[in-house]
Amino acid sequence: MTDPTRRRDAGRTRAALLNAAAELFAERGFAHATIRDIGERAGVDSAMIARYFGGKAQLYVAVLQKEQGTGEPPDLLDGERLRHVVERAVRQGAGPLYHSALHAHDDPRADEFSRRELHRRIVTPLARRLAADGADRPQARAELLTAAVVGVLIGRSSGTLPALTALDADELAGLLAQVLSAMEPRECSRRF
Amino acid sequence: MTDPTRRRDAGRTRAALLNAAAELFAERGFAHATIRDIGERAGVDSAMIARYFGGKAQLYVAVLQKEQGTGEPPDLLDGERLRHVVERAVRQGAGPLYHSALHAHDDPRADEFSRRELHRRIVTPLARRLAADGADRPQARAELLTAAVVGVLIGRSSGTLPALTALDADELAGLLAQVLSAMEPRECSRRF
DNA sequence: AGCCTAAGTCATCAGGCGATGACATCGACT
DNA sequence: AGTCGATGTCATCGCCTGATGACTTAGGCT
Repeated sequence: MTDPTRRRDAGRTRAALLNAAAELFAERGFAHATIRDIGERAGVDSAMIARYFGGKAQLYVAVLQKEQGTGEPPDLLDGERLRHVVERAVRQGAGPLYHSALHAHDDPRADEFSRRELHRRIVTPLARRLAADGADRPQARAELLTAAVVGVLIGRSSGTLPALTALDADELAGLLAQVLSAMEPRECSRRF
Repeated sequence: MTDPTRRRDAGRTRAALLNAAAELFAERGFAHATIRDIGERAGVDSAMIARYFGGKAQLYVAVLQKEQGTGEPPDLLDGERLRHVVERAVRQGAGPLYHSALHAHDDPRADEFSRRELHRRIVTPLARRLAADGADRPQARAELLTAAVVGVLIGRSSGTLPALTALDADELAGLLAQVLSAMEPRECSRRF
């Protein structure tokens, strides 16, 4: 834009769209992020989204693919992983993926991809950990914890819960760790 | 409709709209429930919404007012109250109120009313209980638990988390009770 | 220098949304 | 019976959304 030596640059434009989209999808979720806003934040005409990605849904998939690591990440009961997820959410919003746990998108492609990624990155590692620890119904517990964490991270940025919003990453991670550990079998567990 | 003795009845129409709206707001949240769908489900022209309530937002407020009890309800750490909330969510969807914890509506009136009701019915009782039990940061903990429960109830009906959806009300209430109790101070709590 | 394709701009479309007001009709009342 | 307000129907408005294609322009190439 301000750089006179690079007035036209497809790579730069694509990257700007990806970054802007990642931010807006994280802040608002798929449905409430409009391609016009994405284009505006990227400093690019929104028609470029159709040119470079095919459409809004494909842009969303591209954002998820850009962010994805290769292997299966550690589960949220790992303290470091939880801190990382929480810090990221505090900095950048809940993340596009997490919204998909609560609201089906209006586009089937974006929906299907979100579903798979959410399970690969969050649910499955948790279920494995819980199963290894001997919890019963590990899959249901993993999905319940995922929904709970997502609820907290999204609720934190909704404005409806000010005391939750006011927590910093440390405090939030600490409290979430307490909640998460409730699903692990323990000697002092009260119900099972 | 099929009753020939009452072809026109403002009260009946109003009630039908309220019921249909309660269902659809519960299933989809405020933003994704359209007045056309509400009218269709009620068997009534959607223009009646404007006539009887003023608009979609006022209809939403009316739904919340219809459902509200008078006093402050017991908190979710009360087993019976939790069961009641869970059973209702399993039967009818998460409920219009709960959606407001995660997504601000697009209408400021609906938003403000939701916020207040959510705090009155859920957050405040929880915070009181936690404070009485000696937990620190009771308000933050109460809001965190609220967000977690709402995440679970909404996530259950999103389709993204099948094992969570498959839980019946008993199992769900049991697991949620475990999660909720994690925020109460206990002798075997690990972090505080 | 001139060309030609990649890159970017712009106007516009179709569809869905909430809202609105003109119109039709019912039915209670005098 | 006739009137008139209450009730219900319908067409349409204005707005926003994602998408599309015609058009313009930049800039590397020969």
